[in-house]
Amino acid sequence: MKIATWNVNSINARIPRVTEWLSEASPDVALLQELKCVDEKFPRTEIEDLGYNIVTHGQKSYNGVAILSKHPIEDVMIGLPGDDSDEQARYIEATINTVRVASIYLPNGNPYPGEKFDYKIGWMDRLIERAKYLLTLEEDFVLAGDYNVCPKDEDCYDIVRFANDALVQPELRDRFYTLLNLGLTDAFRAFTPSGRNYTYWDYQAGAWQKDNGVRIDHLLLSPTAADKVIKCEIDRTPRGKERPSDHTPIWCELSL
DNA sequence: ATGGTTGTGTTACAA
Repeated sequence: MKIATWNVNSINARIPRVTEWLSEASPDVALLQELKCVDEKFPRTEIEDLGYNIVTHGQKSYNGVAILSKHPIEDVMIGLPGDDSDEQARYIEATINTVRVASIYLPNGNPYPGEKFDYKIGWMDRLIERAKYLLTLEEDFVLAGDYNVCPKDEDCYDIVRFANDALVQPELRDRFYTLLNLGLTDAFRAFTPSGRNYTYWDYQAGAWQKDNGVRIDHLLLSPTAADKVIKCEIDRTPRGKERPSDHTPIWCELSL
């Protein structure tokens, strides 16, 4: 089962890119972030016509996450537990073919330091608690999306330039490592242990052409899911097209 | 060079 994640930076602006990618890459499950629209404005029919079931957790103008699946989508959970006052649409979870999947859009956290950074820290602590709970079930799960975290310096094209950016701060890296130490596997690093392999390039200053990117989109696998993963790759193709998202998809294949 | 771009949705804010 092929599971992909992609921050599309507006599903309505990106629908030509998304439909061509779904047709060509043909993931069983696609986890999308930054829909930037309410559920009623999600372009359902264009995607349903390609054979996908859809669940969305939208929000006007900002954030928004979705799960697309060629297989039935069961037991949908909207929102990350742990803060009833949090109204930002950044988390949706469901079961597909016995695999629990989550589409995650972690807060960006800039400027650092500040309230937005503190919100990001709190959000990540809640994600850690959710991961701990899911681990007690001892089932396959994949927590995938835009983590807005560079785990190591090599995941950033210019660490000096990013010294004061929220993406690389040690408080966040520590929490990312906490997820790994709980037993989760960074699927990409399981197959590509080191190297500069990015998933996001700024629209500005020719970042894509110069490969000035960061690796911030991740697929974290439960122990039993990690036993089944046979491939994980970044698909750079969509980033090079006309009117692209600033992120590109990353996917893994589970042998169920 | 304290720059540059894209999106939402109105001209500011987020990324």
